Amino acid sequence: MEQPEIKFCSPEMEQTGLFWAPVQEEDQGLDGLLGDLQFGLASGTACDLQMENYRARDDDALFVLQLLEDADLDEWLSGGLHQSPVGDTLSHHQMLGRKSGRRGMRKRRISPWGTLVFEGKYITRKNNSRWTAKEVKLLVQGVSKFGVGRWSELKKKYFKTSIRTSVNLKDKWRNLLRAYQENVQKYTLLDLEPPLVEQIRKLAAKHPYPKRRHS
DNA sequence: GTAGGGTTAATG
DNA sequence: CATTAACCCTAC
Repeated sequence: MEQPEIKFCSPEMEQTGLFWAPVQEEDQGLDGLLGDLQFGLASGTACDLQMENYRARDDDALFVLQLLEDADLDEWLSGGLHQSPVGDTLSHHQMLGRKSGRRGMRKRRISPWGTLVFEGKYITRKNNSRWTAKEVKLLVQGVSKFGVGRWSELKKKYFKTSIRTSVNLKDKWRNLLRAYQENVQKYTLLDLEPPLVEQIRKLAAKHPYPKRRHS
């Protein structure tokens, strides 16, 4: 069989089993489901195969959304998790608590052009994939362990299979400080649990960021 | 590899 | 239209 020239996941994602859903405008209409799927979870290996599965399993689409961390993945595979990570970003849009909330779960849109990989090169400009509360929690955990500034180590330890790069982690931490430490924002897009926010503040105090520039 | 300013898609 | 946050650029 011929290998397709256009793929919807990077080699890296293919390896980790995560890929981006090539959402088209038309697809986004149907119950808002496809548009919500920023990630697909590959239980097999080939991306294209996964795309088929993905399209076919409408009802389980939310489960397909489970992603990223090994621990969570394992838990999910054993049937432990039931809440979509999307719920984290949607919780303040009255979508909370809908176990299989297909309808109305749609809120975010990913750029249809944002994920295309052509002959190994990204045509993408940006992914704009939202961080889930879970990921943030993991990041905070990592920072408490490594402190601020050892992002690649943190990546290896806590985000090994995640699409988040060490730079992403660094940027996210900066955003967290802006959102919860300085507290001058008018609103946040993702409301975290107060304890987690508190932890962020403590860590921020413990590890001043931006770092002091010179001796 | 990291810090920090810059860019812009998504959102209020 | 204003702001947030994810991602980019690049000096060091």
